[in-house]
Amino acid sequence: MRSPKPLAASQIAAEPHGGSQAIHRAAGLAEEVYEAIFARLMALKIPPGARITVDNLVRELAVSQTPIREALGRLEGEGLVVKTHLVGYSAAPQITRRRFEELYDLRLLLEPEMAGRAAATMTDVALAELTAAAGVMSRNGGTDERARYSQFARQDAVFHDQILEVAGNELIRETLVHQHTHFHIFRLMFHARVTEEALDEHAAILAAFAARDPAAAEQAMRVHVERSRDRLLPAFDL
Amino acid sequence: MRSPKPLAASQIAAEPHGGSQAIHRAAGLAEEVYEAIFARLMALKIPPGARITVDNLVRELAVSQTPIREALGRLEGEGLVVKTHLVGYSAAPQITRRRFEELYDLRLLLEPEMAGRAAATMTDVALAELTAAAGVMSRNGGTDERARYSQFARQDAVFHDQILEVAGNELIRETLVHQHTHFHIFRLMFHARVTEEALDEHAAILAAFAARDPAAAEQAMRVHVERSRDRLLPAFDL
DNA sequence: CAATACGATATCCTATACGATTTCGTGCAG
DNA sequence: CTGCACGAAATCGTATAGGATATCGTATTG
Repeated sequence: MRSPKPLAASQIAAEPHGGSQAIHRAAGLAEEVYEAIFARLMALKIPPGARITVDNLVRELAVSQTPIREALGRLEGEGLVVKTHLVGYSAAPQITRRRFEELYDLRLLLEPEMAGRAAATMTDVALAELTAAAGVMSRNGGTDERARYSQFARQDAVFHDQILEVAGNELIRETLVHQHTHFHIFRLMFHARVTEEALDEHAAILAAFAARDPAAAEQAMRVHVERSRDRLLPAFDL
Repeated sequence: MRSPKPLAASQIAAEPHGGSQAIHRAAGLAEEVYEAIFARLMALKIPPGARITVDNLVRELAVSQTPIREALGRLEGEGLVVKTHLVGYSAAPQITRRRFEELYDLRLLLEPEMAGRAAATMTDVALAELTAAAGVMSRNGGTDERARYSQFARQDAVFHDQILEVAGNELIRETLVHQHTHFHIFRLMFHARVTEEALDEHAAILAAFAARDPAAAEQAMRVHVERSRDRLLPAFDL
């Protein structure tokens, strides 16, 4: 968990260049390899549980084994890949239902409280940025379902992350961002449908911020997280 | 010359449970390198911010560069070491005061709630184990200060971890354990004095568990964490 | 037909060599 | 005496080779 983490959920649509190079030695080769693998995981190009061979990555990325191993080790430390001795690396398995519930339990313990604090310390400029982020979400009616969801996933992550930033606790913010990367993969697997409800709930949170009402913000966030959980829970019954 | 020289048992300096040579083939060399470096960090044999050269590790552990790089990458993913391009690895810097306060903020949001849940679901056997762990802490009056603190640090970690285990949320448990590794290094740096207060506070938590009183357990844990914070805060004024 | 044994392939794991870059010590000039 | 420049040492980054092990397909036998 590194400090300058600029919310990495932005690599979702990274698919265009299908080439096998374009990796230049700008700031460390291992860094780029890491991001390349990370993007593949986030985009489900490597589905959960799938094997990850270093030879394939050597061919695809046109770099030697060493930086690839280093990047894989780092991903292992973050829990996104697992390694079994004499077998190799593979993407982390799909999240279990129990884990899912534990994650929402954690979110419910932290995010409403953080939303309440954010409401107390909200500045006008921060509120404007937050409203802008939420606004982008609502005005994309014509695009197709796939792109629409991708758009929502990014903006939803930004929305929650900005609230945590205003709340002021970087450690909690990093913790939730880290968990979000795991969660994102799960959500993508089931093509969770984005309903208008989520947008309405975001609007309710914004209203509480605008009123500088910590209690209302806390309650609105709690309702939002709980409903988000309930919207996704049926995915486990498939 | 393919003799896999066993890692020197130097990493078990603080661990009295040295179980001789272990299963090399089962776990992999990188695993052992990881644990060796981890132990060095926990024991402050590598102080915060110090450089970590792979050549030194090659000589000390008698293994090649590759498994060392892999282990360092994993440690980087966990945030215990940092890497700067074309400079190398170094131990993570000392925790800042702000980070310290954020950590206790997080603990206060989670641990009292978890203690309350634990009190509700506490079994007799779990309570006995917990009491045993707390009991070990109090009966070591004759030893020297250094060993006494080392003993306390281990048992305190076990105490809190067992409570989280009873509470039932593995994700929260893992999160706090992970943060504890960072915190442990800080606490060790300042030879934080272990007062009898901490033991009394643990006893109060146990009493609430014995009475199966969630509200009392939550309150006792809150008091304990807050006082722990206040005991350590003066270290930043040095 | 099913189950097991065997062998070929793929992959991991380790070791070593070489180039690129930073860092640090030393000497010289101001 | 201090600051700067230059060069040597140290270290990282990369690449390649070879040994060890698991996996998978095929053939053989009950």
